Amino acid sequence: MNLLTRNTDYAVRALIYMSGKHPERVSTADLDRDLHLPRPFMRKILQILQKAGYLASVKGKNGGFTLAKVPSRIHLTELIALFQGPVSMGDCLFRKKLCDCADGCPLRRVIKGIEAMALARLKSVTLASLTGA
Amino acid sequence: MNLLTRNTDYAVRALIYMSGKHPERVSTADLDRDLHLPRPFMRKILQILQKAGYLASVKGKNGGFTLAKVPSRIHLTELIALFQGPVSMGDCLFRKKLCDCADGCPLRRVIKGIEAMALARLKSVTLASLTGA
DNA sequence: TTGTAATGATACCATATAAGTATCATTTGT
DNA sequence: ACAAATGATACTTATATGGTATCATTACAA
Ligand code: FES
Ligand code: FES
Repeated sequence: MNLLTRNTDYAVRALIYMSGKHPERVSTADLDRDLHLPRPFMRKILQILQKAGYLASVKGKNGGFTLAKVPSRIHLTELIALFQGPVSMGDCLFRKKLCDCADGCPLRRVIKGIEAMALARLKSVTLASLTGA
Repeated sequence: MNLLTRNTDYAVRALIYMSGKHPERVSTADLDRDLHLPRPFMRKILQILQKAGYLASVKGKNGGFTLAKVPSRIHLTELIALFQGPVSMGDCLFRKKLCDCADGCPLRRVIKGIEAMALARLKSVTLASLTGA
């Protein structure tokens, strides 16, 4: 059960790389050269990050991307949400409820508890904390 | 991000049904009739549960399955492991480590903490707790 | 003793999602 | 004008999940 899909993984790597180069521009060619990640895939990911406001882009020759937010304001949970949909296990785990018990369900209670705890802790993980800054 | 896949889901439903009928035998035909779950798929799932020791089976006419463990000894985590592989997010989330930091990695620390907590709580969820017994 | 209703074992197919590629248009520095 | 970059978007491939099908075996019962 993998918590992160590959695009999230790659996105984080790219962002870390960029935070290291900042405020220098970084192109997909640079990432390809230094990180060896599939280039057109990377390109797609960067475009998504740009649209979402994490990166600023400059077109044309010598163009590229730069970080548009400070690393301490980029939360891993947001990136997961962006690439994999919202991190929420709050609903009934089963496709169709097992129990009628709106609140009595023990499984549901347990899951909700876990979720709250997990989200709270995950929120502390930012790009800054990953770079050790 | 769904925590349970469909075979786990169906397995739990079947087990709950059987715990209700116990010690009466239950056939896939019964499950099909009462639970309306895809019959041959269900069959496969029951066979897995049987091999894993959760069900006892009787072949031939009027054959079927019965629970082979008491509901309080059937843990949801075991079923998840059986159908979806081990529930362990202990490893580095990224395919290839981001940081060299064997222990310094903040993400890793957070994840490990979440895992320990989640597993501890999930262990309390058994078939018995789901049936309200 | 033969037919039928069940499971055992296992191979196969279908569908959805993730992963990755390709293409053409647009922008910009030289 | 050309080259090197991104923007937008469509397409293809790989993998995992979900689901079927088939044949063998067992057991009851008329
Ligand atoms: S509401 Fe889903 S198991 Fe109780
Ligand atoms: S060991 Fe994986 S991010 Fe640190």
